[in-house]
Amino acid sequence: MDLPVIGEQPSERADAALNRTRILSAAKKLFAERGISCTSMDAIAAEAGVGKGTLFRRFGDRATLALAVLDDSERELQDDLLRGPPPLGPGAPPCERIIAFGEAMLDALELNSEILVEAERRGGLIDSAPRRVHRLHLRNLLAEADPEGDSDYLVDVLLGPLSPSIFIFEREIAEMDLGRLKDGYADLVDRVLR
Amino acid sequence: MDLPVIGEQPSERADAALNRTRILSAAKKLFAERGISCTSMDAIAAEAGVGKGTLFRRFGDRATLALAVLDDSERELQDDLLRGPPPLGPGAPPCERIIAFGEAMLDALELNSEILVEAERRGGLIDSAPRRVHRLHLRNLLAEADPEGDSDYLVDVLLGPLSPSIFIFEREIAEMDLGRLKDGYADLVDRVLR
DNA sequence: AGCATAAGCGGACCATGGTCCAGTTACCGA
DNA sequence: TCGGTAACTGGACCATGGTCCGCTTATGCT
Repeated sequence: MDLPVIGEQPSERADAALNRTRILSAAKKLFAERGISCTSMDAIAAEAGVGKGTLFRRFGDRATLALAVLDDSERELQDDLLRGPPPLGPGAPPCERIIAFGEAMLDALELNSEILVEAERRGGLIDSAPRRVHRLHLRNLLAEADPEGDSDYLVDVLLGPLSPSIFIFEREIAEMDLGRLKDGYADLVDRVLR
Repeated sequence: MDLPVIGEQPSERADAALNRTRILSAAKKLFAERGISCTSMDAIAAEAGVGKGTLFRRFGDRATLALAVLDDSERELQDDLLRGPPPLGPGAPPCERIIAFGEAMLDALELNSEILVEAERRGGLIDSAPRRVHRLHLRNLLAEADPEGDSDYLVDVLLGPLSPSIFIFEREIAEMDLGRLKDGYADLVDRVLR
């Protein structure tokens, strides 16, 4: 099975690599300082000491850059899913792994919701590399837990409450706390797979 | 209970009313002709024979305008929910009404997904007036069907697969047909409320 | 009818995401 | 070491969503 991973090109020119790291740390810094929605692409390019064309050549657009900033934690999550201790990693029954996955995602959202919303805005997130990994992971667990059901459809159902815009709504407008979202998710998985 | 409705102000100057309808029909026409993503706000203002300032004064932003274009069909849906024949309207058991609601929403998405995605993009859709009505409607049915559950959370779960971006993904990228989405939704409701 | 006033109007203006391409430079093979 | 080349760079440029504010006009009151 060939998991898509985010890594870099096989060969990258030294100056290009330097610029990439400069851009990424500039973006991280500015996002942290003033929030992502108050940070223009111009400002990131300036902070990185790089031209705007370079920035867009490397990252394509704002959403992709936002996602790239989260690359580290995404890598870590993916690693835990494949090789970490149960119930997140292999070894636990599928239901429990699904719930653990949901909780891990909710924790990640709690930390990075602003950036993730930005990534979602252009519509690119839903079919991005990390999301495809999540989808595949969940799909396999679902098929294992309930071979009869329409796993491909249920995947989308179970990913819904883990999408940034819904999370933000629940958290900030509906004012539900994180514990309630985790309980709700576990209950949902239980209802769907019982 | 006070349902938010989309209607107009109590008093509206005649010239303003004229401009509003001009803008709405210009938008409808251009959306239909060339698709919403190829229609700039400038173009709509020009087609309506109105200044850009007027357009934005009346509708605030692109997402709101998109939503206003769908006002008619939204009104119709709301009316069916409150006063139409069962199972969409009152009279059927809550489970069936929820499924009927889901199917009606999926039909609406099939017709207007492009416009709805646009409305969603700015993040405004999730807390818009129509969405609040849908949420309230579903919440009441859910509470009736399952007084024990966390209705407020489950509402978001059941609205997820009815959100434009997920619908588009399932329909165009995952290539599921409309019937499959309806079956999946009915099955989901059954699993959650069984 | 005439006036006062608040509402409405429109286009100049701004910020920003994204594109383009002429010039530059790192890399590789000889 | 050196030349060819493909990749990289950066900032001028464009399109477009959205704001602002001085001017216009409908409306209601007398």
